[in-house]
Amino acid sequence: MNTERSAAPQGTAMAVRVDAQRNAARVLAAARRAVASAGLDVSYHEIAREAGVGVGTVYRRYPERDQLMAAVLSDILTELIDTAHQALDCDDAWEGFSLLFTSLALRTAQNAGLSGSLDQHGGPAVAEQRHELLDLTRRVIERAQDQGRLRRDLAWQEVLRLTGAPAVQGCVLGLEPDPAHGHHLVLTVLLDGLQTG
Amino acid sequence: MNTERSAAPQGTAMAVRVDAQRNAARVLAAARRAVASAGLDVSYHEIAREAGVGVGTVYRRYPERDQLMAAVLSDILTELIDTAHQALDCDDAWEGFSLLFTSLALRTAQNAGLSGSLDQHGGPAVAEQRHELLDLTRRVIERAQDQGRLRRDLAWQEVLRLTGAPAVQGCVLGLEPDPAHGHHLVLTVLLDGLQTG
DNA sequence: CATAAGTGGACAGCATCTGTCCGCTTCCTC
DNA sequence: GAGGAAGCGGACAGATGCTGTCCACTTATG
Repeated sequence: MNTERSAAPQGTAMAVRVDAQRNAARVLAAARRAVASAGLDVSYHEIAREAGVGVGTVYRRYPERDQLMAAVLSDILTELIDTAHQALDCDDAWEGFSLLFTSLALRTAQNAGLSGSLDQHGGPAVAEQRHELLDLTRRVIERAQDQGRLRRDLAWQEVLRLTGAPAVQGCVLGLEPDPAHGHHLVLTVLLDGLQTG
Repeated sequence: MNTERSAAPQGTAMAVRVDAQRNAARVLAAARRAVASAGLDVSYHEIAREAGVGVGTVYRRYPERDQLMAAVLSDILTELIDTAHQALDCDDAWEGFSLLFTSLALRTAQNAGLSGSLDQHGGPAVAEQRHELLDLTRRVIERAQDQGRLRRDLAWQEVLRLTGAPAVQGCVLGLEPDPAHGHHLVLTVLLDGLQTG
């Protein structure tokens, strides 16, 4: 994702070194994993360890924590926007809807830590992406409603909010042998509850 | 909950002082709130602050962290067991089921931090409570299935697992103005998806 | 090969948590 | 009341872990 290939070397300036690019990619990927498993407060050391680089490298790339989080969020949004386009390309509106709904839910579940706090952050570029995804999602949902496949008693924002549901399977009782199965189960029942009778 | 009234003073021994009892209750309540909002790793200082007592008091009451967490869990289980009994008392099996399901879901949502790690801990007393709740829950679910009101294609454990669904509403996108509304929404749709016909 | 870009990780400074200890307060008994 | 034990609060030391910097070293490039 977001592999920033530099432009050709201009004048005598040196091109961006390939090892630097590779490390940048590693850091971003590690950050995604780290944020997913340890929340927004992951330490830079943790990310560096996960990426197999030194802390200095992470700090050089993202001097401000906001920048790092924005990069992570942007990376996720890019993937989701892509999925949303696929969803709109489906002839069957319900199929498209469940595709997007499932992706959103799983992505949200994997990044439960990434909630609220980043809403306002991330700068205009990320805001733009978020807006785009939101718009696509609205269209996917409304199209499914128009085709009579999706309940009409919920506003599209409400349907969207449901994607946050399977975020955590933590239960007071002690049964979660397989979170993946749990997510799948929740999605199945939610979709059953959303489908038109 | 669990207010441990001491037996009458035996011999010349002094009865448990009332201020000590009051503080014990405060600490437990504070611990529940703190665990709910900050997870299992809340510091003792945080709990003490929340309870309005000194750290020493908390440490004296619960020298081991496990003991504190077991107390919290036990307190929650007690409430839920009570609700489960109410559910079994309902003539309408579906009504009973949704009562218990909703309670379990909300309680789980409020205590998302209290997941996994405590499964094995808590000692035999808590294990006993958990077992009791599990058994009651199974009966509530199977009764609803027997009355033909609840989908039969899910095992009772699967239905139970669904209660963990609304645990977190954190979304990659930025909309969670009202978590309570979110929970309610999820429950509504889940129940719709679970109902027969 | 020369050189600059990039790297790793030690390190100082800071924040926070744990667990203890002891002078003081509160409650109970007589 | 008065005496004394039980309980309390919170300062404090020690441990841990995080942030952010800095510089000797490595590596890609021309």
